[in-house]
Amino acid sequence: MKKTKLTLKDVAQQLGVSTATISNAFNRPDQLSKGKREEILAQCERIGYSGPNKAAQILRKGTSNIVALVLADSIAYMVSDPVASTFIKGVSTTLQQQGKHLLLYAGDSNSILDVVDFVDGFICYGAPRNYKLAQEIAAQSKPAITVDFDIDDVPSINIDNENAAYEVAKAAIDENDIVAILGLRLIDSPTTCRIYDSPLIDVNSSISHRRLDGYVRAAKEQGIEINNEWIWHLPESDRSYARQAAKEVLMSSPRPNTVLCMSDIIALELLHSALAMGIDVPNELKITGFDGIEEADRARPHLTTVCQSSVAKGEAAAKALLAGEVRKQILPFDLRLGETIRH
Amino acid sequence: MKKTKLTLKDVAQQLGVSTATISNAFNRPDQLSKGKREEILAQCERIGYSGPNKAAQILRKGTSNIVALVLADSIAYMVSDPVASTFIKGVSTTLQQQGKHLLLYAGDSNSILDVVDFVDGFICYGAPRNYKLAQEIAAQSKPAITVDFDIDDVPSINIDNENAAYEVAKAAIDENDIVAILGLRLIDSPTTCRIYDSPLIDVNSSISHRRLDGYVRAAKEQGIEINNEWIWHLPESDRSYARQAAKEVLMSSPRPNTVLCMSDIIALELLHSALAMGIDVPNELKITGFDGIEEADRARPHLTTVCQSSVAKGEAAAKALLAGEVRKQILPFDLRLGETIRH
DNA sequence: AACATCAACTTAAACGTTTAACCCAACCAA
DNA sequence: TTGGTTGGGTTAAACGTTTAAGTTGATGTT
Repeated sequence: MKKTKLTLKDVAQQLGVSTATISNAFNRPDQLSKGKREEILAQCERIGYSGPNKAAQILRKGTSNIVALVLADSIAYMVSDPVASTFIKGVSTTLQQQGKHLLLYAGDSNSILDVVDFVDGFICYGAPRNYKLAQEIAAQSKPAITVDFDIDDVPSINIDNENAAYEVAKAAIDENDIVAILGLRLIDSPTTCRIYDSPLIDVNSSISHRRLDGYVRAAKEQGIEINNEWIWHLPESDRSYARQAAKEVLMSSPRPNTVLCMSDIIALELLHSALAMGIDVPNELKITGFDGIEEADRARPHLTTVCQSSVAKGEAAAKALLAGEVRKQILPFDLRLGETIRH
Repeated sequence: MKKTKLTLKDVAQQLGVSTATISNAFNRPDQLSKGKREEILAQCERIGYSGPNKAAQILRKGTSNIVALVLADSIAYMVSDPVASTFIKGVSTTLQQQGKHLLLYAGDSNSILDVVDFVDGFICYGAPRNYKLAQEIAAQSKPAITVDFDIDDVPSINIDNENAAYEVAKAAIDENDIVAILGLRLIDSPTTCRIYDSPLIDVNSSISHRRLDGYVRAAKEQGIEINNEWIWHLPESDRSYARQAAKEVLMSSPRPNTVLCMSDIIALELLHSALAMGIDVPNELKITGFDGIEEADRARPHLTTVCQSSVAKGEAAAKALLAGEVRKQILPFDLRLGETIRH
């Protein structure tokens, strides 16, 4: 019966060699004769030593092969959101190829301090709600990369949200339309509501505000001003918030005939609500989404939306982090024209 | 400019006390006068020491607050599958409440050895494809719990799959029905196919085989034998596999009028295919699912299925692990009767 | 006054590795 | 023969903590 786990020291003693030699057998084959190495490995196998203790390695080497994925929201929300989970997919695939492990870190936690010492780097997905966290990320000295938001001097992955929003809006909006926007995280409210003149949050670093700018520019080109009363705020891209916003927008009068949604989930919920009410899409109501999730493709009519590859983002983020990339990258997007607008 | 990160030793020196005192200030308030402690903490804040290095703590204390979630499949698949991602949700919520971190571990990796030394425990979700992994889990000495499968002497969380399958099948099957089954991971094949007489894999520990037993028992009670040629194998609960299986089953002749599906994803895909072909559900075709995912509820007609709470499973698993529970738990399930069968 | 108790610290030995620096025999060149 | 390399090792000092055990001076008890 094994009393306690074998250590490298025990093994060295048993085999009559130094600890360095055992260590080298596992980590630096070139420091040993081939014969000795194989013998040592075989003996280790035999006596049940499965290799150097990783905790000790982390301390000594200062590297753990663990990458922390810092999510803007709770893990719970992130794994169920199609966009975020697809991103995670990209990240995890790439990390795994490189033999790295993935630590999921909820952005609604207070501090990254309790992992910063042992992870090899950070991938930060979406602007943390909690500003302190963003500061900590900027301040700590491990490699980090942000996705879908920016921090000075930290490399990042983004798409050109302003132009993407502009293009999808431009495709949708006709002269004399009444345009509404179902936005995401525009103001500091935990509920769905029109923004009126609530102060916008996070205006500079927020992708939502870039998208807003794009929408507004496209509208302006058609001579349309979008009043804040036609702009909704949703705290999350969640079906139930979306449902409520959809209801409000469809009930309002005059009813908008073009609704620009900042996520496909929102757009799809609006689409379903509208169809259920017998509204003709796109003739009475045009809808655009954002993201290009699978479900948008399965919907009838097909959703007009901006496709961005979350998998590509995840892969790019992981690769850039591991490669020590320091530049900020802008990834491409794709306009997908469906039948929720008129062409 | 900071040259290198401060260590506890540095701080001790600067403040003119022993390292033990600094350590105690952070970890064991009772070992210090309140005054001294506050002074130390304040000084640490001032000189930029953010607390003991976690890597060193892990080594010294032998605990990291990291729990590994070992997934049966790739992380990529797991985060997109509604059932698995909901499970992760339950796990992560509970872990976070207890200040634990979540390391996602892909079961298609070879070995848990590279994390076993520093994680505090394992939650294993679904039987790993790779038998070696299961053995390692059983062999290592850290706390572990399995979900949706079993290993001798390891605590686990399961539902009574046999009875769940029996009940949903019983509700669906009428006399003289032609019954088909769309199963999951029944044989060792990477493609969708009928099982005919391929050898079943993993018969004892597999929940799929428990479900199969339940289906067969219910059928038998109506005097129906389900021949292996009416049983399909899908390698994953994935839409594209499901689509193909749906096509095959709907094209086969005679066409079954009752199809028991081992997941809702499969059932929904079958439902869509059937409706698209103009088949009357449930009069020409009865369908049952398994899991009770949200989407099943949004479908029309509503899917008849077995609801099991993946969130509850996740929570139960995390709680049991953290509490050092050693027993195997059987969680309840719920029959949900929708309009995809006749009542 | 002698002794026990206690709070508040300090000392120093772990925790299990990695790795720079050193050592030595064997081989080789001149 | 001498001296320089080199392959194959060993030694011992880190890595940054925690914590059992020990020290001290102050307080309390008899």
